[in-house]
Amino acid sequence: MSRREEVIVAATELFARDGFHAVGMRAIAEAVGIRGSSLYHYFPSKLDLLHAIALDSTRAFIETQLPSVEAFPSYADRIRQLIQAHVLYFHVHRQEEAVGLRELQELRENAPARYAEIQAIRRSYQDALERMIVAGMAAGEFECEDAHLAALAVLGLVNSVNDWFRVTGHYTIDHVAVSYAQIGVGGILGGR
Amino acid sequence: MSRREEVIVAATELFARDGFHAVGMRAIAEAVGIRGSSLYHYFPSKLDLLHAIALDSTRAFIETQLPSVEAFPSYADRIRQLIQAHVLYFHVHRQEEAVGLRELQELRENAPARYAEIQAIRRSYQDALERMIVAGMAAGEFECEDAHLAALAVLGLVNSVNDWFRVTGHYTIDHVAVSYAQIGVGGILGGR
DNA sequence: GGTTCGACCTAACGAACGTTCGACCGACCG
DNA sequence: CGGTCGGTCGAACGTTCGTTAGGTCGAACC
Repeated sequence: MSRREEVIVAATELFARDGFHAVGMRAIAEAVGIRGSSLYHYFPSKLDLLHAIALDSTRAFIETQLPSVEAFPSYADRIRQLIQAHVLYFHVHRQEEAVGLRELQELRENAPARYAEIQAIRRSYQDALERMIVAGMAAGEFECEDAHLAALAVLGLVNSVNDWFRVTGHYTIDHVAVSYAQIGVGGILGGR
Repeated sequence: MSRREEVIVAATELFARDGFHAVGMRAIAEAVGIRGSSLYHYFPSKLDLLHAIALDSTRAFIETQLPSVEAFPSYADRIRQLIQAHVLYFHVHRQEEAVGLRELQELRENAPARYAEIQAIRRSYQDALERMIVAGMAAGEFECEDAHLAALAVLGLVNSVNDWFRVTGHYTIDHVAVSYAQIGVGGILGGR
């Protein structure tokens, strides 16, 4: 792992736990064993570092998710797989995704172009889900009314798992993933 | 409105938009037309101010929500009403609730007792919903399997509305409230 | 009418912030 | 062997941070 990657990993962990503004450049540097000023050899500014984290994590998520559903014939199975993989990925990469979700508005005001770049990627994911729902409705697999609202509901549902799930709790993440996939496909979408 | 309340309102707005750490005491003071040091006449510290905001908004929400469902005979109608009122309240008070949700972890590390106090209130709300689900299951109104998981799913769903809803968009908040109530009761809980 | 007191002020504290600058040092290259 | 250069350093820049101390001023009270 290159030093640049080390910095990203350390910063992700700190940002996820304490928040972007609560973490200083010196604290990030100390976590990888260098001085604060040395960080500027890899990133022009703190905001660039945040952008790199958000962009990397968003891209990695989308590139893992979208191809994973293509093997399934029915739209119901595709979305079921998408939800399961989404919950599992968000658990494994919960730190990156916490930063991507929570600190994204930081980029919105201070680097609008970079915010739009990341938002467009997230939007493509939402659109892909919505298209699957529309296709599933046309194929008679679902009986929901509004595909757009259903897509938002499904994403809201799966993104909320990290707010409460703890490995020390009563559930395994696999159980939650399967249950939420059933809630999404069988419940929200009215799959038959 | 007392000056103390003015401070709370201004700080809520700033915290909701920029985040707790991105807002200085001087900025809060300027928003109400006084100097930064004068804030310490009303709150012993910045953390106490955040605590007051989080506690007030959490209490106000619970006290508005729980009595609103008692008039309905069936559990399905009670939960439908709860979800609708929840979505509407979270829209009207979206700033307070954004602070309550996002900056709560700030109290968790720096003021554990205060964090626990607020978390207990939120927990009582979740428990009340879960009890309604259990009772509804016993009455044969629902056909979901796991009341605890269903309660978490419903809360995740309704809390996600503020992440995407904009008054300039295609939906009215009333439409979303009704639709989400249907998704919650008819979809997640499998209401008949 | 003198006193008390709440509300607010100015000024300053030490610390931390993001960032810049110039120097150093070891590895590689010709 | 001399020179280049990526990587890191110490030191400092100006600013802002949360917070404190002490003073001012007008209204309320005895």
